[in-house]
Amino acid sequence: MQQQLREHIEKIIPLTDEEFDFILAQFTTKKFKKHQYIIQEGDNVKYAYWVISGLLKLVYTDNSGKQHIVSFAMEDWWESDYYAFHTQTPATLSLECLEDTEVYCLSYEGYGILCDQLQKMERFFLQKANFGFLAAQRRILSLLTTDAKERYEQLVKQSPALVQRVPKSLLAAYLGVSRETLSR
Amino acid sequence: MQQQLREHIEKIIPLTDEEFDFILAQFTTKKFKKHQYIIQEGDNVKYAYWVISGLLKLVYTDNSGKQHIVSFAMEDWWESDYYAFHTQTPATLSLECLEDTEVYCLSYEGYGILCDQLQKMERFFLQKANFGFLAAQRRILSLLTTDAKERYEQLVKQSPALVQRVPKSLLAAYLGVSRETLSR
DNA sequence: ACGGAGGTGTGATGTATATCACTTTTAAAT
DNA sequence: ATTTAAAAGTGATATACATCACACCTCCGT
Repeated sequence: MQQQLREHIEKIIPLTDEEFDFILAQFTTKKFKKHQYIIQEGDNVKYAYWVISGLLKLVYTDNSGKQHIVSFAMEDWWESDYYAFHTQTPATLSLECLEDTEVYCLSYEGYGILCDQLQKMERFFLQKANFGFLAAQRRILSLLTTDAKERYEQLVKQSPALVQRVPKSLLAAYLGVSRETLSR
Repeated sequence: MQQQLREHIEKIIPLTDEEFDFILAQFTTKKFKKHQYIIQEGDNVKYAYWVISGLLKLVYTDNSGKQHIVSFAMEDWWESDYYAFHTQTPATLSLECLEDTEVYCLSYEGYGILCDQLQKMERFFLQKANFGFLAAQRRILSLLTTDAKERYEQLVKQSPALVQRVPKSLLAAYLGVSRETLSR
């Protein structure tokens, strides 16, 4: 499990044993059951999470009560309400388990310590942020340029594992179409 | 002009004069005329740009030749085809001037040097990347949750200056609706 | 001063997708 | 094993929006 996290980080920057020990000291682990909330709207968001096993959905609920999926997170993914996390303001999103899930938790302070004291980790987070931004930009383009069917096909091609594990009604809420349309 | 850049950076991290001199040495400046391309699809993207004055559009052109606007950039904004920049692959987007524009250019190497040799700048870029990601995520949500009219109203409220300076047909291409729909 | 390009408004029509209502299937819970 | 809830398919109807076609207007360059 530690090994899994270490490999994840070392995909971007090699570490010494001492460095990894220092990093690991900033993390705690936690287990959640299916349907459990990790973050609820209004919560104070203390942590960013890295998924060891399981599956999460990050959701925005609009005024009319409709749910929209900002993103899914499975093994090896980071997730949180990052706006709330970085600005230390109440959550506007909720983070909920679609399966029993185990995560590494990195506190806001831990994040600051890692960035301040280990330049390698700041580099790591910079890479993650850059690629996260690029992924978001690609998704914007996909929403601007393609219709529902095409977006679904893209998703199946890109993340077949996700399509297997997630109910179609949720995929619809991620792609921005109604459940019924997706089914046809 | 240097002062303008310095203030921009110091909004996030204070600098000594020596540090700023070092930073500035990594930049060059360049002027472009209205309608000129800074990046064209297929180009090798050597630089990220910071807008001193003027206005840019970052555009994706789909198979059918239709233009979709990834983003606009005005004074004080960074812009580039970041995917091409960070991965050093050919541009899939184009960057074009909507007005006469002057920019600071930061080369890929310069970016690396700044990150490696000045931790403060790595912190600066980390902040920018994080907030860029969050802005993109908000835009995704706005595309998922609201209809054309609402998105337009949001934009007017958020960036009235932009709405003034940009033709409506381009705002439409940014919001993901047709020019005609926007006009009604 | 004139011609052309770019920008904008408006009608008529077509289409993708939302919404509502209902059924069937599958999976979870006691 | 039986009950209950969640997921998935399907028809009928409504609607937001795209598309096409055209008129008008205002810059800008020569």
